[in-house]
Amino acid sequence: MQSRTPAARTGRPRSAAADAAILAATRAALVELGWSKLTLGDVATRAGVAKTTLYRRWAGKNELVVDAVAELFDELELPDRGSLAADVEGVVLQFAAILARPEAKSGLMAVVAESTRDAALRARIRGSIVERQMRLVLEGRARAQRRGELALEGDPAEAARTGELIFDMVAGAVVHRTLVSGNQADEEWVRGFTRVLLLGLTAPSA
Amino acid sequence: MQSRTPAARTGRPRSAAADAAILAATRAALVELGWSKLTLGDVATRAGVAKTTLYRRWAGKNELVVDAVAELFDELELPDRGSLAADVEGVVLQFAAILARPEAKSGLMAVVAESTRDAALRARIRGSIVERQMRLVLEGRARAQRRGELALEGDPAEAARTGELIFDMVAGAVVHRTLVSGNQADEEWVRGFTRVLLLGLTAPSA
Amino acid sequence: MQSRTPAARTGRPRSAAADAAILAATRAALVELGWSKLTLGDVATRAGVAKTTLYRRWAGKNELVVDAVAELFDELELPDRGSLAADVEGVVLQFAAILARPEAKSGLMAVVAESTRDAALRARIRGSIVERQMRLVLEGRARAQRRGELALEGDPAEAARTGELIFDMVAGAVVHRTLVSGNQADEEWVRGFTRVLLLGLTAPSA
Amino acid sequence: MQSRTPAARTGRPRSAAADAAILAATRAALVELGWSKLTLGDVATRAGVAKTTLYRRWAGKNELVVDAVAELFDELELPDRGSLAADVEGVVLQFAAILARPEAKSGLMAVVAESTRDAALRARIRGSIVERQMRLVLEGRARAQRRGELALEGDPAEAARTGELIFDMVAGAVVHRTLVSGNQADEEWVRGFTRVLLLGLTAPSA
DNA sequence: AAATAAACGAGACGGTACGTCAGGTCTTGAA
DNA sequence: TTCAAGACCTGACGTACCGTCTCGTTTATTT
Repeated sequence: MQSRTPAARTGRPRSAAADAAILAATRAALVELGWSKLTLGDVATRAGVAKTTLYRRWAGKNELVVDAVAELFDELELPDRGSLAADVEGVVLQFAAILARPEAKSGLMAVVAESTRDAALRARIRGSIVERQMRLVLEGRARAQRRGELALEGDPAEAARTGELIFDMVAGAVVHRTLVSGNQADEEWVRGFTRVLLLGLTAPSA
Repeated sequence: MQSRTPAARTGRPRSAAADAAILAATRAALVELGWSKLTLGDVATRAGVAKTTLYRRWAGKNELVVDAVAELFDELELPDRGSLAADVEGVVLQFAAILARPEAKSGLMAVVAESTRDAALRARIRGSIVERQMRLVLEGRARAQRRGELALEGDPAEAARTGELIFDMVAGAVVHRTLVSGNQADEEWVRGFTRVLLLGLTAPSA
Repeated sequence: MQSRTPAARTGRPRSAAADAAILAATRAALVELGWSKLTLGDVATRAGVAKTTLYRRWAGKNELVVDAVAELFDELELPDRGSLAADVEGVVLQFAAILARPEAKSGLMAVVAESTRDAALRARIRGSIVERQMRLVLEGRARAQRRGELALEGDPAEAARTGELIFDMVAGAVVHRTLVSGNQADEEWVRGFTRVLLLGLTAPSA
Repeated sequence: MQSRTPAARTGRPRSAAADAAILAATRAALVELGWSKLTLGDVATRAGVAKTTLYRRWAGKNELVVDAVAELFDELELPDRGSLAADVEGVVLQFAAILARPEAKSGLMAVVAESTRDAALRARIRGSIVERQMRLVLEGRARAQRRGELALEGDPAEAARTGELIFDMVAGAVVHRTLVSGNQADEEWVRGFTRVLLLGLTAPSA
């Protein structure tokens, strides 16, 4: 997560258990208190750890919460469900399920908000959360192209642009429905969304 | 903004100028400091107002920022640009321009994050920000239906569902690109997005 | 109490009832809350009066409390009980009874404390509280001298010095016992005190 | 002053220097500002200490000022001056000199006033100020009894009563003259006072 | 009767201090 | 060198009172 240095042999070694305990405590605090009422002192107490231990590993609340939330997205997978529509529906439902959890709800938008003024935080979010999702989109598109369900782009720049567009449309719609509109992204909604998205991507532009 | 009650004739009336000064000061502080470093004491000082005056009118930082940001969306309009595509591109560009402003960037996601644990705040955001945008979407769709560019829905429930879907897709994509992906929603992107969206909405479902 | 000017004929006259209500409310608040938690807003409310009315008559908390407490000492009297000892015991008991009341306890020492840094307040206290008590002492001494129980001083300066000394010894002992030592100045104590005092004043200095 | 507990071995120990700095700053603030304008934030700043450090050690303004003023009385001593009259005059002059200092003037009566409604504060004042003075009185009396200048009481209860009476008369007279009457307790006054007091205590009751 | 003028209630206003809380750092002794 | 504990400095919080002000209203006296 941090301190990648394999050196540092002398002195008492850092407790490996502490990291996991702290992240778990962070998520628990997010569920109970939400972002704004979460305090690092409380997280340390919950984790059975001193505040100094926590600060030795993370720079502050933002970085800690990014790491704690990022782990939630580890479970995102893209099994081959046989068709592009089924793949999209599957992954969107997974994504919606994660976003519906209170620790994600509370924490994710908050760190995104903070990241608007902090480039390092933005990079950290991108690296540990956004790109992970983005990779799924690209992988799904490649699979659909192998299946012949989506056309192959000739221009690599055009390919990148389209990939980004798809990603923003998918993630944006789910996030907006869940967090802004405050509705559930259930199966019915996901089917409707997928239908419009795929029609838009595959219909002849005429 | 608050206390619409026409009662309360007695006592010194509240200064109307103070409201405007406070909201303007809030936006200025958002630009300079961002959400997390904005303090109500500082806003009061900037507005030339006592902290108590501020607390007499707003319950806290969240409510104040919602009102301050909401005013930014007052300029959203939907002039008839002749075609559905032109209308969509026009309004999305306007929306993107507002979101690109630092006072919106800083404040909007933060209050949305807070609103995940505060129903009253959620209602305030919906009332003063979200529904205003939603109305534009509905109006645009109605205009397109009058033009014959979009089909009329028979079922009103189906119509509402579709309206919500379109809204979440439009707002979500722009917000996600601007705030999460961290890219600009420029004309080229808007054209590409509009193409996919409208194809998805108008192409025969096969 | 204030505004001694007999002029000011035009306009609505000040309510005489308000003064009395305010002073009574002040004493009630002293009893319930004590000096430090007494607020002028609360006094105004108790008196059924606006804060402005209160401030039109008194400069602040100190002045108000001096006037409110001063009225308590109106009941001090010096009836002729036949002997100096009886006179002293009588007036000391009266004085102790007033000091034992919570409104006096709370307010008196507080304004004295404030007066150490405010000459105007000191003058006000002297004028409306201290001199009233002092006059009793002088009157009692004169009576005792008429009776032949105390010697007549030849030197008027010496007479003044002795008068002040007696006053400080009497008032000081009662106040100290009541407020600092925190004991009751009951009949037994008063008898003991009077005995020592009068012996000290009348015994041959030899 | 507080936390006499020898426990609490873990964690960073409290700074001993901070205590002294805070009490000195409190006295300085009393001199400059007086009781009512003394603020704990200002004291903390003067002491070069955070407000929280101050609140960690004292419950509030009252307790702090009691401790700050109590230290002034540390210098009270009762050297053997050869006779009871000389002993009394000496200690009364010392006491008057302390009371004449602005930090004592401002603070002492104020905390006494507060203590009328706060038993814990009353106990604190008694423990750290009043009993210290009382002990001097008792010691002086015992010395005079050894010298044969004062009679030995047979009844211990009577002895206690007389001790209290003497103490209230001495302290009360000095305090009243200094703080209420607003005059200086100079040598001349002290001589006059001592004469009356000792005559009262030693003359045959006739 | 009308005009004038001050006092009145209500309550908003700019301030100041309150006592608390969280952030992030530092200091101790033990592991 | 890390750890738990907890004291430390900093700075914002939201509240309470202060004493002033601005309203519309009431109650006198003066025309």
